[in-house]
Amino acid sequence: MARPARVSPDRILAVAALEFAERGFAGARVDRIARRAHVNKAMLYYHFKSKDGLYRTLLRQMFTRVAVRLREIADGEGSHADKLDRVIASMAGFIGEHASFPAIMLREVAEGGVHLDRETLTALAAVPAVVGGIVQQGVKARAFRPVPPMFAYFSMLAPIIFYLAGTRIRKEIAHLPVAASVEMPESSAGDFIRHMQHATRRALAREHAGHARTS
Amino acid sequence: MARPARVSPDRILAVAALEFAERGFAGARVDRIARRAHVNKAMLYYHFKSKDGLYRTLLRQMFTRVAVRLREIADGEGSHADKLDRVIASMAGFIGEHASFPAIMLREVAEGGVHLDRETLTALAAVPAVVGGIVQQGVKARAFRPVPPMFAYFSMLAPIIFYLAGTRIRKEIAHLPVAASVEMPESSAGDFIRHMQHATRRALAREHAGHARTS
DNA sequence: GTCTATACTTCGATAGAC
DNA sequence: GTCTATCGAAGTATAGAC
Repeated sequence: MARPARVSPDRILAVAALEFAERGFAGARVDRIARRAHVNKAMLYYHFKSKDGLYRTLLRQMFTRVAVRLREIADGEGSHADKLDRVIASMAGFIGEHASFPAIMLREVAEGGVHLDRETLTALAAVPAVVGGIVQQGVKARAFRPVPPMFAYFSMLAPIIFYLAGTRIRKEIAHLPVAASVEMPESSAGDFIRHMQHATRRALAREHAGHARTS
Repeated sequence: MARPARVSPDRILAVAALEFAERGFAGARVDRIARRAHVNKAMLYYHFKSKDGLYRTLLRQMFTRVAVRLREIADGEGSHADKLDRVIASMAGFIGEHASFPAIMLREVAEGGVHLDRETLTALAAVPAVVGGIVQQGVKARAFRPVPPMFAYFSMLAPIIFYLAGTRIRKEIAHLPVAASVEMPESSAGDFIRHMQHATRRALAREHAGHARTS
């Protein structure tokens, strides 16, 4: 009995995630969300007051859930590097369960957070704060080379959001007669995640044998 | 006499870039673009046929310009690693001149390219193709460790787009009483670019002294 | 090429009965 | 909590004079 959601608000939120991810805040249609959620539009306004209210509720929920998972990792056992491995895997796992998350995230960054109230912004801010905290501790413990925590945050998570949000456009591009010179096989997402784990370890490692310099 | 643009179409395109970056395709308003460009709305339709037409023209122009710069690097002199350094710097430079590019890119990835025609998609595809080509050659020449070119492409450019598009929301978050535990200084964009150049070299280097494993 | 005026459509939101 | 009907605002696009 795997119903999509128990009650109206949850079902609306689930559908709204799809709609906002596909079309953005301005492109999303309240009518369409209501129809796809099999609820009356007036019902939607009854629960969420406005389109903005629905959007904010959705984002606050998503950010909070992500932050909770990451905080468990940060507060848990393991080396600093292992924690970052798990952060990456956890983010990928979350996206696996909430496929609309990366697109919404991309759009919100582009938008500059204009639709978000203080509370939702705070929920969002927790994500870089937790990841940055892990990096900062690793640097302090001399497990990582000195790197601004936010730099590490962006270089490890932006590619994942980008890559997973971009699955659609990559496929669009792939079967184009262009640039057939470069291999663009649609590798599994899992491979990319492992690549990012590896790249992150390398980027933060203190000892290093020098760089490849060739022509 | 540094006028924004010589004739109507160019001035419209310049303003449209701002509008589409700030609000996205659905959120952008043709009236506002016309007003901000100091042209009559009918004039805009006269030149670009429709909102879609304007959007596509803008994106085709941007993608083409980026691709041209990158191709010069790919076809130029220098080691494979140096070329990637220059690709990163060049992308940062382009964004410096076209501040609306990263937000538009983020939105288009999220959108899946639904507003783009074949020609514009082809222009877009040239970007990963060129960068991927450099990586592929470096791998073949054993200058880089074997890595799928598209993985390298995403891990080196996604953070830059993300970081530079996110300047606004980072500032929004920065002066929030949240997560003051982590240092989130607004470092200069130049520092981040150098970080990404360094991280990219490390990620692709063949010789490596092992990873940091600490607790 | 340029402008005014407007047709046509769609969307967010609510009133009010049940 | 749920529904029907609808209002009013805002948006894209065009007709037609100059």
